Amino acid sequence: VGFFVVLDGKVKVYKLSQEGKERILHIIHPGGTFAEAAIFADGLYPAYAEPLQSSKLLFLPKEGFLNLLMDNGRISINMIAGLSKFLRQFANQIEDLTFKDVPSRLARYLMVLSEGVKESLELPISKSQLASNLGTVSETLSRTLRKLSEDDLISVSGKTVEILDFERLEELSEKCKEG
Amino acid sequence: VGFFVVLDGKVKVYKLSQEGKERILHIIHPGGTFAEAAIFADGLYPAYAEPLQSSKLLFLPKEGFLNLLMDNGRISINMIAGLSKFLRQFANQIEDLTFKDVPSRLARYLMVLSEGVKESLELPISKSQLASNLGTVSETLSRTLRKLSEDDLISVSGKTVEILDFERLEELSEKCKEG
DNA sequence: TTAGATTCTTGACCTTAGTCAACGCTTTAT
DNA sequence: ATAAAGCGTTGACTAAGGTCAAGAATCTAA
Repeated sequence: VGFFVVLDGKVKVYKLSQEGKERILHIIHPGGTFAEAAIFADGLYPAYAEPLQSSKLLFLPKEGFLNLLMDNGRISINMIAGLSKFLRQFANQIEDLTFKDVPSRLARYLMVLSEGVKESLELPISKSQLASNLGTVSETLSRTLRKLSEDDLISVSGKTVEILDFERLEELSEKCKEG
Repeated sequence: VGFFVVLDGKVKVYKLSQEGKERILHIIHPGGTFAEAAIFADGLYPAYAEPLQSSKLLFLPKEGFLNLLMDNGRISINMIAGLSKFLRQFANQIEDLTFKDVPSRLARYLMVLSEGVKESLELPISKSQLASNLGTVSETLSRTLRKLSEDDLISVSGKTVEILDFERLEELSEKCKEG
């Protein structure tokens, strides 16, 4: 029992359905941590985790770490801040799943990824993984990417995506189902 | 800026869509806390909160509280444990939204609410609120309740629900979409 | 009691997006 | 080069569930 720090590579945190279908909850990039929640619940981490590439992980065992928290308020507070950020992200995902359709969710994802940079961007994960992370399946993602391309919002070539119309993409990302 | 402890009553934590439709993320019962995340992010709580009945809330301001955390490891750890629990719940909601259909989600809700008690139980919130919390709308919830009644899994009368067939309800709650 | 306001239920309809199946395109291995 | 395996794309089909609209039931107030 303990938690992990991702030093290098990427780690996917996911849930499995009974039939073995996976839903990616979160992708952890270098510097990020995961499985903190496991320490405090009954020890079982509520999801699975698996490196996407060969990754370097640092494992911090529960023993000692709790003592560290007890004694060092700074670290506790950082940890709390980290968990809060996760919580926000999850809340946003729930929001998206209830209010937004697939095109909007994809648009939001692209907006966040581009971070205001107008140049072309590279998808950091495969398209089927992205689908899983957006709460859909690869077929639908494929169709949606095509539709956005046909509407000249983006252009796609492999993992390279270029945002052609920032304005309208943002509109789309904010739009509700049928709004 | 700070966070709240619910002393009495119930508080709903929810998101609003652009069109003003609300999605209840969580219902806080007495003893629970909310808005912790606000302290550490940019101060904006990522969702709205509103008491369902006349409720008594205790507000803990950020100033002082951070110092408290700094100095008292015990409290930090409790807080971290609390956040972890939230995180789990949200992860489960995301899981449910992606893998389970409305009947399953409702079944799970009832199972959890009944907590093994086989007697009849009272819904703690209105049906439209429940719908919102399950990620659906009241019309669909209504139909689903009727269907479960017709299948003799439960019987409903107002806010009183009786579980007639525990076994099959559990099965249903574990079932996947189209599984 | 009656009127008004909520909340719940039901019906008819329609759209989104998931499933299944087949095929194309790359990449890796033999 | 050819096979094999993995991804990605496309088409046809289907159904879950959301929307709209109308009616029933329940609650509140005067």
